[in-house]
Amino acid sequence: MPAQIQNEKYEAILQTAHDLFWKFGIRRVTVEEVCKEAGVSKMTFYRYFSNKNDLAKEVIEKMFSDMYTGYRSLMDQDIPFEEKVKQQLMMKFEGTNEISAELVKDIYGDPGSELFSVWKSRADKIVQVVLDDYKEAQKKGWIRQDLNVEFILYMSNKTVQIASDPQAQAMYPDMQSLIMEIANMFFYGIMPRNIVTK
Amino acid sequence: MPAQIQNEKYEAILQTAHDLFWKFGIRRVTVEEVCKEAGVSKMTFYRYFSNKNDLAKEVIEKMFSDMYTGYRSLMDQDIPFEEKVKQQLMMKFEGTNEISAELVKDIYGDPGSELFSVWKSRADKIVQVVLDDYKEAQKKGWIRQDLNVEFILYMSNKTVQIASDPQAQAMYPDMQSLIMEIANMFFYGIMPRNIVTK
DNA sequence: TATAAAAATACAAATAAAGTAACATATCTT
DNA sequence: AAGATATGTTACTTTATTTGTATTTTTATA
Repeated sequence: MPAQIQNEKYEAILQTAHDLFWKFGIRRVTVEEVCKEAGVSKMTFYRYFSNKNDLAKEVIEKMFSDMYTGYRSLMDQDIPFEEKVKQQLMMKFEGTNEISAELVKDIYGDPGSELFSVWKSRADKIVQVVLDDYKEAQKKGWIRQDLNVEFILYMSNKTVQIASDPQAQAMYPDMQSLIMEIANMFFYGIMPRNIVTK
Repeated sequence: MPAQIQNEKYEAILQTAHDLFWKFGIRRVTVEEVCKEAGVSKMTFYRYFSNKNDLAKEVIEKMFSDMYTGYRSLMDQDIPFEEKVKQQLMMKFEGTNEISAELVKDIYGDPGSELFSVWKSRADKIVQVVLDDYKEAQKKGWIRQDLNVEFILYMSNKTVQIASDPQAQAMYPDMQSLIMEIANMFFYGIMPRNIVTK
């Protein structure tokens, strides 16, 4: 049994599905389309996946798993906490980590579905991990003690959204300046560095 | 008969369809979806359009008509030709004018269709107008006499594509610098200004 | 309150997508 | 090269979605 080729086809399907689902959501993409794009026959598809839902589930799980791996390897580095948060922000800005709006729409459109609960459980797990890391960092004095950690995460997401708001973009000559401004705001607030709130 | 409301619904359908077709192409978008998004019942839809194809046709025609209007009003301004070309380039860079890849895929996927011929005839017409304008400008000495005008238009399009190539982007600290470099290259080539080719 | 436009509902007809079966071909292993 | 296994092709049935229309109800307005 040629194990490599098996993997190749399987991976091709997964990758193609990821790209298409990313752009168009799940609903608008057909199994045949995925097969064509991946250069795989329909029979081969059904040998690896029992249906589109199954495929979507694996795509989602791989996505979260990759996301988690990336996060973990960043956090395990021996660099200052602030540097880690900065890099996370930057990764989000660059869209590498961003989650597809169309995919989310499809999944949140049917809260009773299996996909919804898979998505939710994986997402919740990551949030939990991040929360724990941040609480730990807070204990160690790497971030302000008087801040609600949940709120920090919330603001971190908002912050990224602002970067894609045309109104905000209009205020800066280029994207880079806007991103810098947002990041600085997120880290240091609006107060000059030498004034310390009690 | 409240003529304004008629127009409102009609315009809403057209605008919604434009946005959806832009994002997903025509194939992936259903009439019901357009109706829902536009806040219009299916019956109302069929009062204004006979089917999805008809809708797509009107969307495309409006798009080209708007494009032409924008181009015309730019060219009719009393500013140097170089300035006009610069502004056109910039508009393209900013994506205002850019044509949707998904839409083009759907339309060019079926060269026998009515939509294809509508698209082609409108596109050809615009190209013809632009060509004429450039030839006129060449006669008046606003651009180099020894250049093939068709080739200038071709390069103008290529030029815009380069701005979205990650490999090119990697060579510059930000988008703005890249765009400036491309624009300068397009206008003046690589030679220093005081050296004139015979 | 009479009237016209639009919405809601329900549905038959058409089209598209999903999924399967039988057989053909390519590719790897030994 | 032989046999096994993965993949492809074609054709087909079933299921789901979309289209387009007819009928009734609601809404706005003049």
